[in-house]
Amino acid sequence: MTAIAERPARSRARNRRVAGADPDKRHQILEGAHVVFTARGFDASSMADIAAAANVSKGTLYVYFEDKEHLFIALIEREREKQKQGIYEALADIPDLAQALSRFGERLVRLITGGFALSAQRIVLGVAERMPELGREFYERGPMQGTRRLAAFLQRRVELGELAIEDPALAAAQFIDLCQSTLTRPRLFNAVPMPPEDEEIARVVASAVTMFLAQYGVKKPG
Amino acid sequence: MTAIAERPARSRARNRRVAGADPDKRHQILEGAHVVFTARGFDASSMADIAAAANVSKGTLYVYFEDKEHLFIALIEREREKQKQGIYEALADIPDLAQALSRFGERLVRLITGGFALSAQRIVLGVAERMPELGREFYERGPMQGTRRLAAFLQRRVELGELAIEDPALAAAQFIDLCQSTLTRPRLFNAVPMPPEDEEIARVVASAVTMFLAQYGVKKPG
Amino acid sequence: MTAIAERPARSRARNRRVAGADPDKRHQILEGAHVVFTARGFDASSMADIAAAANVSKGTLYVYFEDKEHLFIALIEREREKQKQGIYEALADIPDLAQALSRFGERLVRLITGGFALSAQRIVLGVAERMPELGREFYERGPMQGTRRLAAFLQRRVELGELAIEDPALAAAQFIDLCQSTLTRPRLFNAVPMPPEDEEIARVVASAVTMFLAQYGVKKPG
Amino acid sequence: MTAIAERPARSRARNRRVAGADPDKRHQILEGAHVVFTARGFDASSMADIAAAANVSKGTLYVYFEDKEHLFIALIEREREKQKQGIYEALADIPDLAQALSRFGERLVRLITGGFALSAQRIVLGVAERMPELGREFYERGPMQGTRRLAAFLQRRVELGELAIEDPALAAAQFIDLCQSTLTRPRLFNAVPMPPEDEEIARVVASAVTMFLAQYGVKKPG
DNA sequence: AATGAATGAGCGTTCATTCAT
DNA sequence: CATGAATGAACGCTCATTCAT
Repeated sequence: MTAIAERPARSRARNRRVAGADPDKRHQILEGAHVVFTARGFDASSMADIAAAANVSKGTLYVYFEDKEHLFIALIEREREKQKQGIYEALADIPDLAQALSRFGERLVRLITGGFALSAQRIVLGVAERMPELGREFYERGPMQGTRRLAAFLQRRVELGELAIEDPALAAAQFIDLCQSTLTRPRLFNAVPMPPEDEEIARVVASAVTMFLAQYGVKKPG
Repeated sequence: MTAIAERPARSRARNRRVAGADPDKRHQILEGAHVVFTARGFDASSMADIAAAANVSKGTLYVYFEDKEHLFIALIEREREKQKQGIYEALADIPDLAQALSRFGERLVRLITGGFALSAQRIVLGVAERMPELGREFYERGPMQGTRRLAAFLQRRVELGELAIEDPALAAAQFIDLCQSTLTRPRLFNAVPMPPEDEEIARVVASAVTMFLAQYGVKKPG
Repeated sequence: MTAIAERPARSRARNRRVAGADPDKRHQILEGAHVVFTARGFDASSMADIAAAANVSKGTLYVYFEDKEHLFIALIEREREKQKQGIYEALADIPDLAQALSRFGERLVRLITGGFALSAQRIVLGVAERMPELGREFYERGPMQGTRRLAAFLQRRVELGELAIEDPALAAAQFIDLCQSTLTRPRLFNAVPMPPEDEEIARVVASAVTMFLAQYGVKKPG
Repeated sequence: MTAIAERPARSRARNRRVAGADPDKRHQILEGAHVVFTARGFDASSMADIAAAANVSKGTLYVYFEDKEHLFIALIEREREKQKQGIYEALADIPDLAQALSRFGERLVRLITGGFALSAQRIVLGVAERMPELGREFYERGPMQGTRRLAAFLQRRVELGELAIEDPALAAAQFIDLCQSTLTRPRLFNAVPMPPEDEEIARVVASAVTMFLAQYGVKKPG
């Protein structure tokens, strides 16, 4: 009935670009791409470098991914899946508001300032002008997603009478930004080479929580 | 008026390539570079594109700038000069603390979220992995500078008894981040095409000021 | 016969650019390079010219050779291998001293004044100032090598009592230079287009042998 | 009557390229060209380098010389004039044959192996394929000239009964080559950086004279 | 006559992509 | 499906030469 159904013979025909089916090989390629893109950025990474890092031939790259851009996008997506795990648990699991915020903030900052997330941000930002689709998607599935989840959490606490917030979306963004103050920006610009130490993160997040609650917290009676 | 005065270019001569002395042409090239770099980022902008956009020959580019990287750096520097004017006046001129912070925050956000600053940030971030020098310089002369100036201002107000701040550097960074909450990030990722409207900026900055003073403000007696 | 034997290229792989394994193509490129370098010298030969002459794409040149200089060096080496064959046989095979020297001298001159050897010398000399390594290597593997081998031969004949030579290295150089008198220099400068005829070579080498033996020969007792 | 005579008005007209008339400036340019060509060879020397070395503008180069090639040729010619002086005096002034040959040989070798002559040879050889006219002229006015003069000298001594030479041209070339054995070739290839010491030259030339006279000398009667 | 900014063709080299095997 | 040799367009950059001043 569909165009596809009308040409079943072609469905595996054309003989080329059947889309790489072997998940191991796909994984292997993404590992190589991770290494190379992280070290050099998008433009300065060559498909030859990636093929070498993945220990496959250049041709194989094109069996599994349409082109360089799609390979990069696939990598970004895989990394996002890998990393967002466990961040939001604190919000669900810890009953005490201040403690929940602290834990969430610390995990978030550790994620953002460590390893691939920083590189991925740089790369995506670097191509955002040319590839607005990619930039938007990355933002929406990453930072925006996080802000939304936190906003929902805050909303719940408002309803519980623990917080007084008019604009939860703004408040969520404020908290996330406060947690990163002095930590993310210099590292994004590569002006500071090392991830922040846990104590430093704890200190900044503690200040963020204090400030946040000073503004939005509901004083308990008595 | 003298022959010597008429050839000031010699005074900066090093070895060869006395460097284009014609400021109009230099300006013309930077305009072209602005357009092209803004539209495509660093790597995807070719010197041929820039030459065409500037309406000069490729060779001329190299009379005025050592190479692509130096051209880009010169552009960044020019834009910074153009833009940093007037940002810090509010801090010096307005006696009332809350008003001074509001004014400063609003101008800062308008600067960061408008036009070239966003593009420049993207480009620098995009190459920061490969060119850490550039990233560091950009960060230090831009964001870090702003934070420092604000920290100095805050310190003065602490000494005047208006604020109680233990770590002025952190406080300054917090204020600057609060002012940008929900405004800068989506635009950096090109997820939102337009600069924020003045009312939106005013709203976010007002919230930042409130929050900031709730935490660090000294309640006046009686 | 085995799979391993079928891909010998891997054995030489370093990092990337496993280097063209197809010997036919390599040969084809060297032929093109031969033609172009011979006709124009090193600097005036462009990789585009060579690619065209070899009937391959410019990119293919870089699959087989690292850069222009390495291509040139490979060409020189190939020609040396091709040509040095059979020169020294005369020294080993012919017992009579005068005959051995004649035969060696004639072959040497024929080699030096014919075809590529002349061009290669010109090219190497032309770049020797900028690329002293190349000049030195060429000299050592070429002219110096020949002189050394002849010196060793002479030394043996000294030990047999046929020659009386104090400085065999000087004597060897003298003989080689005498063999080339009037023949090599004008051709090196391209002042005479054709290689010398065999009779001319025979005449000059005969004179060289006579002169050499008049000086260094040991008169046999009556 | 000639085409030139028919258009006298044009003779200095056209306003351009009147051929640089100032001999000081011409000299200045040639000095700069000497330095640069000597250090880098023909192709690797840029007109900008030469202009800088000569302390004139690039444009001025083209006032005095048609193009790079003609500038180089003019330099070669000037150097030849400068250097050939005094070489042949020994042949004219010293009555004793062996002494005359020694003196001549030593001066010749000192000239050839020192300074610019070596560079000039390299450069001319390097471009001889592309510029056969230049190669031929250089050879004829340089090496060939020297051989001819020596041949004429030898012929005179033959007529005086001091020598027995059938082919004076060959004999002259042989002597000149013997004088340079082990000295010129390695330096031409830049395999040995320094000019030979006077003692070394004396030793090689002495051997050349001995060998030459052993072959061509006429034994004086008892 | 002298300048040096401007030109633009051309350079060596890279690299995403294709395709015969 | 996997390979990697081959391609050719495009890159950043150089430089002999021109020409308005």
